[in-house]
Amino acid sequence: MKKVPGTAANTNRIKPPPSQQVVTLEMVAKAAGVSPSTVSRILNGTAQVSELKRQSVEQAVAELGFVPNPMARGLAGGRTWSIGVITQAIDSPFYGMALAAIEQVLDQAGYSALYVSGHWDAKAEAKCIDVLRSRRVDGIIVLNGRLSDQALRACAKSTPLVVTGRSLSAPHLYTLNFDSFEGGRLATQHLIDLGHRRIAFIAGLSNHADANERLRGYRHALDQASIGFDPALMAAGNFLEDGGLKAVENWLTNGVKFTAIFAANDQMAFGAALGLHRHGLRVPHDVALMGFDDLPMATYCVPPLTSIHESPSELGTLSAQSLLQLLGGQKPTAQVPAPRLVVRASSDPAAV
Amino acid sequence: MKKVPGTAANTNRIKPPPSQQVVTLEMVAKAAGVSPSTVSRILNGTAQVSELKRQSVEQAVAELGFVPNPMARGLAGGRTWSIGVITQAIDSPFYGMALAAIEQVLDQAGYSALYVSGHWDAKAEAKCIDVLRSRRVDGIIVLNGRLSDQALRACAKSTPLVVTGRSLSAPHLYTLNFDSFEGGRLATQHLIDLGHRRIAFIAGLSNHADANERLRGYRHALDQASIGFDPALMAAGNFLEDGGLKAVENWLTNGVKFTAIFAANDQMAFGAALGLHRHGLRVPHDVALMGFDDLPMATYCVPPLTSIHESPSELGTLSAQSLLQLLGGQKPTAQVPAPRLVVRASSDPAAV
DNA sequence: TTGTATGCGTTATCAG
DNA sequence: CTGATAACGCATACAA
Repeated sequence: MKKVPGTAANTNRIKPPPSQQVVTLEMVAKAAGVSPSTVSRILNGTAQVSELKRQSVEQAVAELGFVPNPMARGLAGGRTWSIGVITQAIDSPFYGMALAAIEQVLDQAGYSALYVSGHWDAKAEAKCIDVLRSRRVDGIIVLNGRLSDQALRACAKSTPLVVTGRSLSAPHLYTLNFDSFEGGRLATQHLIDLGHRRIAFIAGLSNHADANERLRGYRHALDQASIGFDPALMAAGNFLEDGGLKAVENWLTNGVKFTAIFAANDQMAFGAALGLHRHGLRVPHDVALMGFDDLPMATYCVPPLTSIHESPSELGTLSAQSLLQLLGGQKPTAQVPAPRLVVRASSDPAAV
Repeated sequence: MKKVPGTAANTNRIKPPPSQQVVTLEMVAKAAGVSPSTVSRILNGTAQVSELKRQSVEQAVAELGFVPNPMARGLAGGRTWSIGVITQAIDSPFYGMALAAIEQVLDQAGYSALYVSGHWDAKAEAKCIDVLRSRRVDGIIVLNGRLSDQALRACAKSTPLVVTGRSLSAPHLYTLNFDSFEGGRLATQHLIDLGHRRIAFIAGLSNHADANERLRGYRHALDQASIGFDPALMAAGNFLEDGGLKAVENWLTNGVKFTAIFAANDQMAFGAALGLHRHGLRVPHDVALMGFDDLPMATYCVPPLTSIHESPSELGTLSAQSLLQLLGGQKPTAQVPAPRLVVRASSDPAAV
């Protein structure tokens, strides 16, 4: 049996739950002695209304405890007042913070957020977009997705879009790009400044734009310091703890030598730390370690992790605000703050 | 100016974005040569329909790419196909996993989830419920909330409710309670079995039911082992890393002696580990450490953390399924699995 | 400035 | 089994 999106044919239910609808706009209108349209206008600020009527309406609204029905609003107004948010993993600490911030901004503007997870998979992500559009969301925020630029442009034609983690421009589309290249460069430079020459790199997902930028930053810094790039010092990662662990395990069992590790995100750095620990190597005395993202946990792990600060909550706030502007017909101008190095004990015993 | 929930009077927008509505049910009906009602019936499985018509309708749906409009469905059917989920912090690793699981179950049943955060505050949580009800959600899942039993019962009268982290029964209400008492007991017993007698305890938020149960389990285990409860060995915590850190700092600067620490959740245990580290104490050689929750990070921190396994994703799955049953007029019967001790290096150097 | 009438896309209640 | 028809609650041209 085929399944139409948004339909649940074989959900077994006995009878619909009792409607909780109580007060309608019409009832408010009657109570306030005005027409429904006037109430609507007042509630939406659609037109000028005499102060007298406004007051009686507001009073009626308060007394009756009127709450507009979003379904009806959506049907009539052609707007659902909901925003789709595509994240790769809602349970990732990094995205969780961004989502919290997004929720906050949207809620304040009267929108609610619909979160869906792409699981780092372009195909799944495309399906997410379908789901969101079937829900008729008014706009979509894509947090570091993997869809092609082309797919995003196409999507923006029918739904305003804010995308993080890349730069491109198109109508109804705004991108918010963190400078991962500079972040990668900063991180590597920091290790070089500390005197390291054999700096291993645990990369992120290879078809992820941010991951490649971080790698580019790493290589650029090496170049600038006239340190040759050694492919043996680079490992493929997956942005998760186990990826970092495996990379280190591999290097150590193969006798690869290094004095520092730069992981393309904190989660992999945590895994790397465990790998080093298992082999009796101490951070930072035997190997300096640094991550990328500056998750809250970076402050609390042992030893605390040096990282590149990237504020997911700020990213979330900015993307939500930008989408709101897009929805309002304005042109967003927000920019993501520049990367910032946060030195902690994992790279420098003298640091906090 | 007063603000009606669900209304955004002063959002400055220029003009509504172009509606993306394309294919309506009516168009499908025409294309298939049947009435709209028949199409609706087929899509919802509301009644028996001749196989012939079914096929032509399904074909028309596929060809036209019809997707039902949830707003219209909601208005007409009195159901929004959305479920509210109240969590304390969407950016918490523990809840993130639960949310991911909930999303998965609900999505499969054609529902979408609306997440809102209560921030560990009963008042904020009450507001969350208001927001969700203003959105006319068909049901609500409350993950370890702080509202009173009474408030929950009242809420359940108008909206089916699934609540985790407590036990009570009422119509349209189902609770899913993890046995925190047994978890606390298991944890403490484990440390006692290891030979510890001076076991410090970092408590959770004091007005949080789970936290108190964990404490009760701790005290019970001590009692059973005839170890007196020493108030000096107990610290108030906040379920966050810094709470654990502060507790340890306090004890150590005050010269309190202990050989093991049991933190009421993993996040506080992480903070505690850092505190011990700062004072040159090694885990587990100088102090054994255990947490509660078994977050993914417990596997990867240094040293890996012994914990009580509680599966947030399973909790999420079960609560979503239970709510679906409630919505279907059935009586949920799901039970949360029993607590399980996971021994790692933080309490036992011989462990993985 | 304000009220009236119509329509948004479905589901549900009727007859047939 | 199937097709009209009436809601659902609100926003918006249009008229006043």
